[in-house]
Amino acid sequence: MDDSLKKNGSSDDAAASTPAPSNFIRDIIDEDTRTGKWGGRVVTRFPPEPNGYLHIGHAKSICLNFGVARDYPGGICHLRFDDTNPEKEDMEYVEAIQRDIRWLGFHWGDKLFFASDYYGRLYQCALELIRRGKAYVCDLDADEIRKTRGTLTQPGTNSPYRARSVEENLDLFQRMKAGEFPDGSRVLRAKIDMAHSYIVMRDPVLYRIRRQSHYRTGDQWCIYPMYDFTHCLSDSFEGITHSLCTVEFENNRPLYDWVLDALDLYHPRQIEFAPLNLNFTILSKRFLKSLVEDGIVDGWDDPRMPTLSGFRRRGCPPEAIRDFCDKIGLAKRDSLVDVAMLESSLRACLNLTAPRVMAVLRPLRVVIENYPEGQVEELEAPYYPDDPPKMGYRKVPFSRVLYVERSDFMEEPHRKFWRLAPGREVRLRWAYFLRCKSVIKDPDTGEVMELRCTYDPDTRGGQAPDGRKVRGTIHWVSADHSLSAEVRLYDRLYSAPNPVAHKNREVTEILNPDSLEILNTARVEQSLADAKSGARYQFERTGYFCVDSRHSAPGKLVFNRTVGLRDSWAKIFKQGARGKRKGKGRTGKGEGRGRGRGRSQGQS
RNA sequence: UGAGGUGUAGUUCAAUUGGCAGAACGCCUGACUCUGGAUCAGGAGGUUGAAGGUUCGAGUCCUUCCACCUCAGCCA
Repeated sequence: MDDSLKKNGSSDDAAASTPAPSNFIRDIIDEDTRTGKWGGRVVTRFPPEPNGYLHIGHAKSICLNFGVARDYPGGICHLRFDDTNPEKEDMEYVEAIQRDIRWLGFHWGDKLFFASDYYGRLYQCALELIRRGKAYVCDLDADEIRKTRGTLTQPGTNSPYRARSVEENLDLFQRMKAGEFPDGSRVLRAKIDMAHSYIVMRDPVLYRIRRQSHYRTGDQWCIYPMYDFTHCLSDSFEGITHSLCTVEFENNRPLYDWVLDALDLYHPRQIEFAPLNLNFTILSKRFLKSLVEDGIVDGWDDPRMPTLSGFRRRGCPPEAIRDFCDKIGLAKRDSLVDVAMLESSLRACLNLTAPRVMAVLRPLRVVIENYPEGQVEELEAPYYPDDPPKMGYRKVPFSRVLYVERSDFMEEPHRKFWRLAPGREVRLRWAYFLRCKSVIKDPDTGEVMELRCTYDPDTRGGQAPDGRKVRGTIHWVSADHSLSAEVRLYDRLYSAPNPVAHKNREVTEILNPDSLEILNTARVEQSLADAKSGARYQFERTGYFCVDSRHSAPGKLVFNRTVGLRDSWAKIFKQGARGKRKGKGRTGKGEGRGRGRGRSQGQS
């Protein structure tokens, strides 16, 4: 199957991908390449802080940075862990992040860096800044610094320690490093301008004292550099050409530039782009972390999580994530991407790569009265009906008692319902025509318990010799020969289209109570007995599923629904219900269009 | 209300830099079909945030206004 995957352009390695579409950042790089601004080099970096798992928003940045490196001659993308806050960072995250980037299909070769490896150089830079009279040790506490910083409309006031001599600053800073002062008692600040219109330029803190063991440097340091100081210098050390970050750092760019210029160092260009927002989801490490810690989800890799590990466990191919990131484009304006776009990429990829099998999610027992008791036929079914040789065939046992999908039967069928109903004939996929003769119900509840049917022996293979047609084809499994399985259906985690717009406290109130539905009585065809962990299938007519990597085991299969198939019947059904409610026969042609009918999200 | 940024179809992005406003997703219709899938064909959908101005011609240039986003952590 590997060869055919490649033939379809499907791959887990991004190197095989076609170049991403152009955007304003690539335009800039094109221009730089043309003018030789960076001596022909293109060096980007992806700089995560190891304080949580990567999510789909990071994928956008990864695809951008690694994609640029891939698409330009000699391009390189570094992976750098921006680990300057010992309180939040952990090796677990470092490993998870690397795993996720590799899974996404990108490689950093030997270009793996840690800001914590630069602590020594960073310290030397700080010393140099002091020597140049551009930084000072400030004894104000955090509260006092805040109070003297001014506001958006009012300038701040100078720290009383701003005028310290270079010698005194040098001495104090060295003693800060030596651990002579308690946590929080002093900081190193850049000496810029307390009246600057960019608040970040009002003598920003460069170093703080924190007696906190760091996951990589242990207790070697008790002073830690801040982001604004660390990031630009790390970029500079590594010879980055284009430092791509999200727009919330636009206000920090003057500081990025100031630090590098103050030290006369190699100076990459920072360019900002808008972060990804997805409707019905929250992309914020803090929120995702709280979902994990509060036990609202099963962990960082819960298939409902928008984390890369969540998508992986849910069965999303990395190629689909990359395709999505290419399709959403890149710009600076705020945006809220419809998850339908992600689903579209998912289906497009899975359609070409997932073998088809049959599984009945909510079984309804069918007894074929005219099929001989004890008889079993092995019917041949292609894994990939559009191009059978591509994936070959498997045998599917057929017998007197089957299960079909409950939703494929309606006792009083809707006008446009094509499937099974009393007296109706349908085709059983890859098998025979089947006609419903009678319905057996629970005498107490009235629930449909079983269908009594007949089959037409002349229709084996799915064609009638007399040429008669059936409208519907439904999937099925043999009762005795199918396997029981657990199927997990996932839906969006939030019921609001833009959960980010809600106040923090309210967010738990807009959780979708139906985000996980577990079906314990599903039946799947025999051929799935040896399905491997993570393997992806299309359950015909239902959707794409994968074998859960955590809970599935031989003899106890668990499947995750990755994404459903497009379901035009569901639309018809929903429209019918709506029309009825409004007292109109149906939704006419021109009518309802203006209301934005069928839009997958509300406004605001 | 300071500074910075952003406004183009329902959504996300294009528009060869002043020359017929397009694509993808979504939606609708039809064809085909042993998946109501896939595929194919077609369609609807725009006062380019607004108003002025320059120009033969403006999404693009100028002026004014409006809306939204970001910034007042010893987080990143």
